[in-house]
Amino acid sequence: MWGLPVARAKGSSSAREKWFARFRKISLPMRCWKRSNYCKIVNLDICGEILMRYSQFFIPTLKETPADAEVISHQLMLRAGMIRKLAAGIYTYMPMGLRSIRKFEQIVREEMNRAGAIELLMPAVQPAELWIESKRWGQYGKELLRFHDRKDAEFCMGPTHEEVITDIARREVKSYRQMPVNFYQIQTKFRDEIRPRFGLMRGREFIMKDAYSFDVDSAAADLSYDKMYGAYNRIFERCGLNFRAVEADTGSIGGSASHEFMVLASSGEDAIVSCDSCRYAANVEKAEGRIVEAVATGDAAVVKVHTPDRKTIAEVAAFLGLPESGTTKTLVLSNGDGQFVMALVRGDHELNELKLKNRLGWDEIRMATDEEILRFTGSPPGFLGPIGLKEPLQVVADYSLLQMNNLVTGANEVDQHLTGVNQGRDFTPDQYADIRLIGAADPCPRCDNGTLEVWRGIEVGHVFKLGTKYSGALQATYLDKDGKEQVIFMGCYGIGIGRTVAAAIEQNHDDNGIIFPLPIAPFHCSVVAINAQKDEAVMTAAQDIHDRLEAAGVEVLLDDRDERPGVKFKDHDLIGIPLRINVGGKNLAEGKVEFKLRAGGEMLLLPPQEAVDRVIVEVRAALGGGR
RNA sequence: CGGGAUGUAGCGCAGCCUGGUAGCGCACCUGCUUCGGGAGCAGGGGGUCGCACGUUCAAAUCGUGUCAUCCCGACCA
Repeated sequence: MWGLPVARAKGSSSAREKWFARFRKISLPMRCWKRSNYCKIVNLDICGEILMRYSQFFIPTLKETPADAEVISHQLMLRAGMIRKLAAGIYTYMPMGLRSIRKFEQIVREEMNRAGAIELLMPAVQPAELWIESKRWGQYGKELLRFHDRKDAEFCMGPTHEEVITDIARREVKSYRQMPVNFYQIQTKFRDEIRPRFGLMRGREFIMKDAYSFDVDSAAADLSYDKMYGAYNRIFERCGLNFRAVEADTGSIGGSASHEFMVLASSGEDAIVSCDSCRYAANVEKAEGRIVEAVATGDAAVVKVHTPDRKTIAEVAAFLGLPESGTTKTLVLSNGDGQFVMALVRGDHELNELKLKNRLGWDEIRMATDEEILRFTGSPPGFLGPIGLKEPLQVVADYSLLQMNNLVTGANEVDQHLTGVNQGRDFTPDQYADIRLIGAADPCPRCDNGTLEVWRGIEVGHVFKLGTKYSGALQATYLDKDGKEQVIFMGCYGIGIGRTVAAAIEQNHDDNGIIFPLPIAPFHCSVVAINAQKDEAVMTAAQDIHDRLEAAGVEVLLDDRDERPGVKFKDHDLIGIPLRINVGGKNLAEGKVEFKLRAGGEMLLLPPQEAVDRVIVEVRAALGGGR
């Protein structure tokens, strides 16, 4: 009940009466409180029960931007009084911020429930044993906040809940008859990020919705995954966000397949590509290169060329009179544990270390040091190539090299390069693989006529097919029809709640402040009473408009403050409530009020009832009619 | 953890180089005027100058250490 954001608790008056009666019984002294205080205390507003007056609410706006806020959403959330920082990466959700958070949570709940998931709530504090059992106690590193209880037992603040939910599953889900099942929670998590930043975008403490599906086999798990994929699309569509679902790397969570849901915003921390022709979209970490046909071997002879002090691709290409795409780039990488590899990509391409790491099955990857490079090649960086190595080194070439002949490579000697190098004749890579970074204008790997575009995105959701990684480690098994023990197939699905609200602001703002998409706005509509202290008719009219809107289930913030009009306008622009009705003396004398969309464009003079109707229409449209 | 920067009133900043009464704007309180895009005038409250140690007759100012915050990098469901 606490979390219900809108007016559906508007229920029958008898139900309401019952509630009030119970309240009176419990705490008599409160009866003499002002109704507004009374309602503030019990959070009744959120059930659409009260008149929300600006003067009685708490919206501490700031005229100036706090110096430590870098990105726009962080600045605006601070200025709009939505959040306040307590410590690095740890924030209080102030009343306005909380309202938006609750709105989004409710959308998530509704769609998760619609997709058949079941809500529960797991502990924030988790015992070390479970993490040791899943082998992540050792893997997780300092990001996992660990501590001891009074008996010196080890615990951590949950950064995620695979272990706990799998523990539940292995105790409670024993039969194929109990599946498929999908549990979710909306809960505060803690990750001790090395560098928290950008306000709610990358906090240490944050609210996340996480869901975990349990299925009898891989095919059934795929169905559960598809359901969540669909639910996620509906969730972000309902919020009115511009987003893409992209193929993604599974990272430390592991598993076989995953998609990230990215809200497009120029400040996004991730780069993603999408095809302009088909539906392919991927994180650049993961984006695939198009498979190409090999060309014939060239007939040029290998010639050693003196290239004094030409170390970079640009310098070598210019010196030889070739385009950068006619050269090759040679890099030496290490797994940090004694293994090394030489990677070859086209001169104008970049290596994607993550793809190479995954290809090699390494846990870590880093560039080799100059000393290590010297050891293997006998040359400092800048003149490296696959021919004439001092010590044997595995060579991985990007597929794009198949389309090249008569290559230019380093000669593994200072100030020397080789031209006319041909694969198969002069050297043979140990393997060809897709290891380069994909970028704008690259051809789509999935369709024939598509070209890739690059976007910046904020990761707000992530879905994984986990397979049996955790269920295997924690022995979460069930009995199938034949009474045989089988390992459960899992999937996990996260949504960053606070981050999504921040991303929505990142995507929807202007110079004056936030422009909330209505479904997650703290209020649907504000009613600004202009100079109401001087003009009782204004206050009465504003109040009446409020009452009519509220009766229709619209969440209204009535600005009854004794402030100058300019101050009120600035505040309302800043806090981003999508709809506004201005009630002023002059217009009112002619039977009109102003109707305005925060997003801009229209400023209509309408009779009060028409303005009210207009607001109701807008709200219904934005909330999708059925609600 | 590596590199860079900053800590002075609730917020934004000056003062520090050249040591000696802690200042400005916004916000806040009182009064009067004002009242359609962050008002004007007058008066007022609020600061262990991040913390510790040191140098000095004297430290916001100089030195050392420490903590915190921010930026870049590495890292990141």
